Amino acid sequence: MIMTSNEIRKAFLDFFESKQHQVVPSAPMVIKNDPTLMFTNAGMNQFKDIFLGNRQPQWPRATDSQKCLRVSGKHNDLEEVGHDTYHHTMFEMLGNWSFGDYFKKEAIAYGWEFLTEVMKINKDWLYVTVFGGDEKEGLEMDMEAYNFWKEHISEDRILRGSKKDNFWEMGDQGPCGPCSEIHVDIRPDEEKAKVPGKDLVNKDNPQVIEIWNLVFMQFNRKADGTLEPLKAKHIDTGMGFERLCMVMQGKRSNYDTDVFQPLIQEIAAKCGKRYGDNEQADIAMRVCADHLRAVSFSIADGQLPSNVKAGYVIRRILRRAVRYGYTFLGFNEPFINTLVPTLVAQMGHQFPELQKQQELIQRIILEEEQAFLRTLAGGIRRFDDYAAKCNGKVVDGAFAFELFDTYGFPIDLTQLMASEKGLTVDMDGFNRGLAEQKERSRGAAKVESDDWQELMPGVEQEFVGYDTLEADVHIARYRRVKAKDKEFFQLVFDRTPFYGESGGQTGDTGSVCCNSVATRITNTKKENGLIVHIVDALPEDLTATFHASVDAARRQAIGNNHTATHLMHYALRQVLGNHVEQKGSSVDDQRLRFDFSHFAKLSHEEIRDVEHRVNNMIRACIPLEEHRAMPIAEAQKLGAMALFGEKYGDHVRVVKYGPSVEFCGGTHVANTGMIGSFRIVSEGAVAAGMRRIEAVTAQAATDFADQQQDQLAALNDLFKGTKDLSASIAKLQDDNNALKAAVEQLRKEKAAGIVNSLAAQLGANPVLIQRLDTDVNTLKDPLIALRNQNPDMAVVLASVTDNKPALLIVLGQQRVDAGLNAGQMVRTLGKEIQGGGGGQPFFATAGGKNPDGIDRALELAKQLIG
RNA sequence: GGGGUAGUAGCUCAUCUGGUAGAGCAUUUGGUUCGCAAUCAAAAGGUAGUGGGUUCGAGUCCCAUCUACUCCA
Repeated sequence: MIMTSNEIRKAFLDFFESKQHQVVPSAPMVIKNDPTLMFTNAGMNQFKDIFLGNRQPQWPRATDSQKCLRVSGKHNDLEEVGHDTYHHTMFEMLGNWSFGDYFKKEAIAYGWEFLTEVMKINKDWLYVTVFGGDEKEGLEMDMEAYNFWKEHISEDRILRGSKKDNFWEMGDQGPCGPCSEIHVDIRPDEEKAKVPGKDLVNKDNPQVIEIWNLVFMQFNRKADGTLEPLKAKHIDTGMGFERLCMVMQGKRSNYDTDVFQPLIQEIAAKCGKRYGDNEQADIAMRVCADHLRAVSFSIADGQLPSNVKAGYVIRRILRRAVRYGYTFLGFNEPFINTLVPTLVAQMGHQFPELQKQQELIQRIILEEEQAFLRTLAGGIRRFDDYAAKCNGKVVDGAFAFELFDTYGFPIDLTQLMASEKGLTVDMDGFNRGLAEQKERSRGAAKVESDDWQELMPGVEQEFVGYDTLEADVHIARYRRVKAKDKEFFQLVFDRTPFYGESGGQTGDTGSVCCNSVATRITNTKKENGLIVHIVDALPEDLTATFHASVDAARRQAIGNNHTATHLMHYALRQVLGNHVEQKGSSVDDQRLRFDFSHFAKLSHEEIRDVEHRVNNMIRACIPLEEHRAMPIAEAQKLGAMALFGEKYGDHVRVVKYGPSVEFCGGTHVANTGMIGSFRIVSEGAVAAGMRRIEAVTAQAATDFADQQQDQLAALNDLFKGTKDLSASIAKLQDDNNALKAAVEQLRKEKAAGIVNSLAAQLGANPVLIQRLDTDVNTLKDPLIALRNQNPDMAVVLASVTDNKPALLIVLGQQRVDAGLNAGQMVRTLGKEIQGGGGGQPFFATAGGKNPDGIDRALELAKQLIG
């Protein structure tokens, strides 16, 4: 009886629950307040602040299945996914965790028991590795782990690994430690007989693979690279769910399991190819199936494709799928989006966020596919232009890079199109361009931070800012941070009234004061659960007691905007319907910005309706009802809506104003009446199915209204006594246009008149040299027309306007053919008026400073034309 | 965060090194009648994103700014 993937996941969680582990839900795949990470790339991410010691764990043991996204790193390169059978961008990581509770002995025993007793994997297929020590680090082999493994498995199956494979670090700094991997050999028996599995461990053999990594966190890596032992030792394990499914379902590829097959079969049906017939098509199908998952889950967690940061990663993943589909499966039109229903049918029950947002996900993917197909079409056009002009056999690397860098045209498509025309691409040149660009970016993005200096070790930070804006505080730790040419310091206090930027609300500013010397807090951020205060310089006495005070007026303005955001969210759902969900929000002291799911532009009436509802709730003076720590189920009963892409504990803070109930950690006003007034400033689209509103409150709303009123008053002043301002303006515009046209007409007629009189004189003598009292520059057009009728003419005109002399020369074609050059001539004449000029051989102008030179210039012209 | 590209008629785009702003489609009017994007002729349509600067002259060069696209981190 083969277990399904859903049964396997359940068996894992049940097993660890039976070992007193708390089962916790997967955290969102998109990470919000960690500057070093954009996506969850390992099961441990959601527990990072526990490992860093910033937060106390709620339970000593936990287990989960975490959705992860990896697009780069030592074993993952986006460009490789799909080519083999066991790498993915998005995958699930099964994990069990001990926070200062059990350590190596139990971790090893549990792992072994689950794989051999519950999953009943043949023990002869399994190998384990332990850290073999590293001289440079001064670390010895992990004998502890070795000895615990000896109790379960024969010693010839315990292999020693290098620092690269068996010492785990989450970054340049922070908790780390040796790890122990479990590998499984799923080759057929004949092959096992030929080459023993232990020779293939960690050798990139697709049939002898790591499925579980047990990390023993026991060190802290400092900024200078040295290691210090951790007081509390932790267990962090991660098992690749898709790989486990492959082993359990007797497959040779993760993509052959029931996790991927429904998608792959759907793709195969849509493109009319069979999976397994052709290696390149197979790769393309795997790429599409994998990337669809990654993109859909990201959108469900609130991360849309965009051209910056995390959104850009998502865009790249989606485009890679489109590219493979386009090149190898023959999809010339959007198709990835049509796979969404299959994915939802398959995983929607395990991940309800997918199901609920299916329509949004599908529309956004569709729009993104269309955009990329346009980009491709542009690139193809550009390439064809180039290929038509190019007479060599090699496509210039710089051109290929320009196509890629500036126009987003993938290099592999350039190569493909080149080969179709019998050309090759200079890849060295391309790679040089790419390397230069990477170097530039890396240099610009460098941030260095020193180690935290601990002044009060072990103190856990307390946020008191909901109740007070002032508090006596002590510095618990601090560090220096260097980014580009700027240097600043980060302070962490034992307690703080400052709100750290999170949940879309901007950080507080203010000061900390000691002995009447104030240190300015320029910003407050939240990093890994810590509230970090930014200062330009350290106070003198770091161990003193400081009086911290938040800028109160600014905090009030922020609170106004944040509370108004909640009221508006409620009003939007009333006016537009319950499909409206928050997709992003940004609140500071100036304004509020709110993104939400909705499929049409808001009408003027709808915007008004929302404004009125919010203002009514403001006038109703509804007091804040706040619950600091309410069990999540109870909060949901109150009507609070969980947002996709947010991580919640089992106790949440609930902010309620009458019918508006939200989970929220932000700071709010005590009573809606304090907001005063509310105005929507703009409404627009962000992406398919998503709208953005910007609004202002309180004084800013009054200022906004004042400004508009002042403008209107000024206009009414200008149109004294008009009944209908817009009609008056429309009339004025019409009149103005008519007058402009009339003036232009007159100007043309006048010019034509002058030119006509010139034309009459030309009849007698084709050479005309004279001074006019009209600006000669306005005669350009009619003169050129005249020239076309008089091939033998030579006209030199001069004028003075605003005391500035100007010259103009027009030569008929015969004169030009005879060797006269108006451009050169006008330069020569220009000297007489202390000026310069130029033009074409038949028409040239010059300007100058000395009006008295005009006569000499005209005299000279007579000589030159002869 | 850093780099590149683009912004010209309602739409898609030309305008080589600064020198008379143009084409196709769409629109309007008139002609023709050949059945699904019919065809001929004509007209209308532009502050060249915005703001400065250089120049006799700027769509074109320089600076700033906004917007979009795109690559890297």
